[in-house]
Amino acid sequence: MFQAGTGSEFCPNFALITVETNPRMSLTIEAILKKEISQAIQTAFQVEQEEISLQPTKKEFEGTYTFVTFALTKSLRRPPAQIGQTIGDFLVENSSVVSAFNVVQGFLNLSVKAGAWLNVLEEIHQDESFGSLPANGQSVMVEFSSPNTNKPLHLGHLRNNCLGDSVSRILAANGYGVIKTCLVNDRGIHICKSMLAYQKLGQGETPATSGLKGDHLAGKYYVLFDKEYKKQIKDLIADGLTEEEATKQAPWIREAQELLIKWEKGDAETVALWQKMNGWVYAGFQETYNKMGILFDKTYYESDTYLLGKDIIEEGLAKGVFYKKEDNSVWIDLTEEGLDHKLVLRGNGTSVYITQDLGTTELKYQDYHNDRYLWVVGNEQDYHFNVLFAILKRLGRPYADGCFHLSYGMVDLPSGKMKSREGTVVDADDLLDEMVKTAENRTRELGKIEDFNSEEAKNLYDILALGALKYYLLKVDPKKRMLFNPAESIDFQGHTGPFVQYTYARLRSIQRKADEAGIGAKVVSENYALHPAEQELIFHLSQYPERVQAAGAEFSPALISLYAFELAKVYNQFYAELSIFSDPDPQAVQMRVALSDAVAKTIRHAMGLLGIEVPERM
RNA sequence: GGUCUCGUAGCUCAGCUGGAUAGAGCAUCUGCCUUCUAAGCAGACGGUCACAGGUUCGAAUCCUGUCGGGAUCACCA
Repeated sequence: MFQAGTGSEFCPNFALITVETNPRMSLTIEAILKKEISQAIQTAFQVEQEEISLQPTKKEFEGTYTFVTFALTKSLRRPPAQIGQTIGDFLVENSSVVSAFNVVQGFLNLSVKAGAWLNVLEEIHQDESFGSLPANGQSVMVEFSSPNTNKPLHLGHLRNNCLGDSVSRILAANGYGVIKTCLVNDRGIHICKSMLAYQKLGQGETPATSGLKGDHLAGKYYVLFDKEYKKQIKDLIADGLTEEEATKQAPWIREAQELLIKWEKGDAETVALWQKMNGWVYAGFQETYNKMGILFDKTYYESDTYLLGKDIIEEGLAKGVFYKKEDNSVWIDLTEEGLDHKLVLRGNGTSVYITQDLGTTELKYQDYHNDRYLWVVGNEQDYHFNVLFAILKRLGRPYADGCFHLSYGMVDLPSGKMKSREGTVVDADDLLDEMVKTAENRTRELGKIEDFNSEEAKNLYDILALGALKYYLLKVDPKKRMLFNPAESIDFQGHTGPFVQYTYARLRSIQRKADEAGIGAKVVSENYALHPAEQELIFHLSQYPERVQAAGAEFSPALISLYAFELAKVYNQFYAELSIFSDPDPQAVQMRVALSDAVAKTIRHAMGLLGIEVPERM
């Protein structure tokens, strides 16, 4: 039903969610309509038509669902309008849910009985886990974040973290068992660079003595390394070396490489320094993850896994999947897959990136035996993952078909690309602090929470700040590159997280008022003239479960973001148009309270899938 | 240069497997708080869907080409 996997042609069958109707609800209106239209065609034209697709009716026409008949004109040999008329007549006569119809050209627009809408609302009202599907017996491992430990997190990591966290939540709501994992890149030349600069210039500085967060402290020395390294290169070039020679021969880069070799040999002093600095960095990262509300079930460290994969190379050689060149380096020919020849092991027997990933993937499988593996990694690594998955297939790995690279686009700034070397990165911690400040200022200006104590107020600022930031990062299709506009990201109006949060706070206010007045939520079932604003809301609510499915199949939090916004918007329209408590009809009041409950529940659930909290008041 | 990817309103983005007069938000302008939270609602303005062909009842959507952005084509990760 939904095809995922546009990112990688090697995993075309990854998404296999083919739920015809929402299993939680006995039958959706949409499912009933499809069945009845199929019956109508069968009865009137004696033709089997299994697949019926409906679309929402355009605003300018009467009706809720539209059936397009053009596709049937050939097989039924009748003009589209006539087909529409015939099906419409049949439905009005026989359908349990259709109240009226109109035909415009080949479009059959169907209106649904108020009673049917009220039944839907009643089902949603009763369903305590509305939007979550039952366990499907499958498990998926989602790897995301995966930072280097030589510098603090930046905006790019934030998009990655939000995506990974949200996709994990969405998959869980789709019935998967989810393992969230992070592969920390804690070793390598870049860490040695920070270490070297610290040895030379650190003078025993620590997070405590400097007042710097650990990851920022490590980042400071990484920058210092780069500065000195560049100076050395410049000097060497001035002495007559070529740029290439200078880049290789600069004293500090040589020393950093020596440090790496020492580390690999287990040199006690080097390992101790490495542990000390990484310890600082982890503490710093943890603080940021805590602020963001992001947790992992399992953390892998590259220092533990970077030697893995060599046995797989042996296996591949034995199987003839790989071949050896004269210099002993090992390669694979992937020209059949439209890729190139690719190195999988260096001539000196050491690993390259792909070797490690082969090993780590095998390890993940041994540890958890998941049905699927997801990597949330930027699209600059598309080629790498195509190669990785192609190799896994060639090796006949049982998990090969379940692998998928959730390839997301880069984050650009209005000034252009983010480049850490040019200092144009947006630091994650700075950004979060900035957002909290803005949330506080806005809230203070409005003066709605003057009775909050300082802890409650602080909590609200955090909720709003994170809501704004996460929503901003998640509302764009993950596959696309996005522009981070600082001014827009802290916007609290329009298509934003705080807009949805505000709607929720309104809803809670309604619920409190109902509780105080002792008005219960109850869905009336008969003789109630449903207002168009009410019907529109129920329709939107009814769409939620399939949105969750689509978001799971496409790994796209953006679908949920958009849904939450639309639902909030429709509720606000309803709210502005109708009064809940002053309606003379007590049935209407109870029904609207129930409707508000359902909307509140759904907004909370949807925002939960985005990793965003909703406030009681704001 | 090869491969991949993107190009929709002034800006940021939706537009599902082709369907009706292409939709939101921001920005600009105009209304609406003695009534449930105005972080809201209603309205106006704003488009040659990069361009050119093709496929068909019908194309922003599928195909080909052109132009313009981006990524990648490391014994870096």
